[in-house]
Amino acid sequence: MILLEHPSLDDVEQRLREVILWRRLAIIVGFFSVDYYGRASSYLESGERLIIIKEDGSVLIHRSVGYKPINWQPSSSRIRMERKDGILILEVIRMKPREVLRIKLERVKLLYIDKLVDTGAFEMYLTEEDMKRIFIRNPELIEPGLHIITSEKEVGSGKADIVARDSSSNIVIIELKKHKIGVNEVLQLNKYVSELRVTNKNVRGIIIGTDISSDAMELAKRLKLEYKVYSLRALSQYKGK
Amino acid sequence: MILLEHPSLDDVEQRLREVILWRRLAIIVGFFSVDYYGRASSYLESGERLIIIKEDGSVLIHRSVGYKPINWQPSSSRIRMERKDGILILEVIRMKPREVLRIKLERVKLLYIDKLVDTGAFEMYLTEEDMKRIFIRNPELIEPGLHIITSEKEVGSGKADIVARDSSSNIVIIELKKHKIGVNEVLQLNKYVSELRVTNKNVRGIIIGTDISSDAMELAKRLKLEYKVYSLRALSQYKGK
DNA sequence: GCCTAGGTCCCGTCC
DNA sequence: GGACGGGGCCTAGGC
Repeated sequence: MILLEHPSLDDVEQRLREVILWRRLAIIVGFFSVDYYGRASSYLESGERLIIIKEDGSVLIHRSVGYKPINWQPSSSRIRMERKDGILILEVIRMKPREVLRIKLERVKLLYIDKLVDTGAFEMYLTEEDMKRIFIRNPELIEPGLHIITSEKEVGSGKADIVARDSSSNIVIIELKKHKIGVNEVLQLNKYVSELRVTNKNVRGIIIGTDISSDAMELAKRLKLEYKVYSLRALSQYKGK
Repeated sequence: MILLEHPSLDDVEQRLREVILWRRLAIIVGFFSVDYYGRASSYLESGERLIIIKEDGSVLIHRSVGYKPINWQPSSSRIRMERKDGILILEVIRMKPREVLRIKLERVKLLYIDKLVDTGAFEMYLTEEDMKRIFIRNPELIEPGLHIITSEKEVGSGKADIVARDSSSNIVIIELKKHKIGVNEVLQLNKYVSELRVTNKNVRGIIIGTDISSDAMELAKRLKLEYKVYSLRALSQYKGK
């Protein structure tokens, strides 16, 4: 663990070479400007901000507000350094797509370098995957008499979440969302259903979500699609079942 | 500027109360676990990570790899603190949607608190907005004889990027993308065009992007929509014109 | 407030 | 490697 206050840029350069070589986490608070070009391009004038260099080469530049970094490069980027006119240039390069982030460090207030000891597991619950599993194991939640045929079935150009057969032997295409249903979700379901209706008029389509907008509701009716709303809270009881 | 190595949790609590009150940036490296529940829920077992608390209440928890925070809360979240069983609990609450992030701090290795002096402007170029401006000012880039009628026109349920009239006085709906065109983008254009074709069969639709997938190309042909590909490099010469 | 669409989205997955 | 869809997406802009 290395902690330096107001280090010289020579020191910073030396330490950061070790960071890159040994894959360490570096936190830098400093005064710098940033150039970015690639899919878009941007220029950030000089000011005090925070740089995070991670072990996998991801680089984040954060200002004092906002969830998102103002500039960044995702993991597996390559970092090069260069001294020039009394400043330290950090160039972070991503190959595909080709993008370059250039940080011109003028002063460093804080340099912290460490290797975090972090073996703790991370688990996320109630994703759309979880929801699907629950509905597949408990098809009566959708409709009595429903039988699941398959999930992630190729339907023409895309994939339907669930394909089932109802008590009258009609094919039922089910699109599942973990959030409020909008017009786009209804159109997505319609894309699958309409392709099948070309050969079989009795194909049903059901869109399932935690809520539905009134536009989406109208559109569903117009396209002869059905919708169903569930509560996350109620469904979460089926977790594991 | 405050910098503490291995501070006691009492110290940390005291300092963080000031951070919240005075709206400062705080960087914490420590050993802790995280609970999250809201739209989904997650649990992160204990380990060493980085916490960033920003002036606007956004909170980011970063592990040693990856572009994205493993847990977070966006801006305008409220932070509460509590001591319990020898640990320091940081509860970060977002109201809409209701979501709670609970950080259980067991040890702190580093606490850095600062107010960044950052007045530098940020400018982004080559956004979709820029592309649109260029095409609107230079409609011949799309097609000779084209006249722009309007941009961001309401078309039924959504907005078309550009509405124009061609040399034969047909309405032309143009959807502009700054990247490769996929099936979804074609469907989006089709949504607008098909609504207008109900009353006017001669409505044309053109999707413009930097590239197009073969599926999207076929779909466009099937739906009687046109596509056009441009290079960012060539177009960026028109910047300002 | 809801809804729509963009993002340097990132990221995983499946072909 | 390309293509497609999810994400606790976040965020900005309209109405």
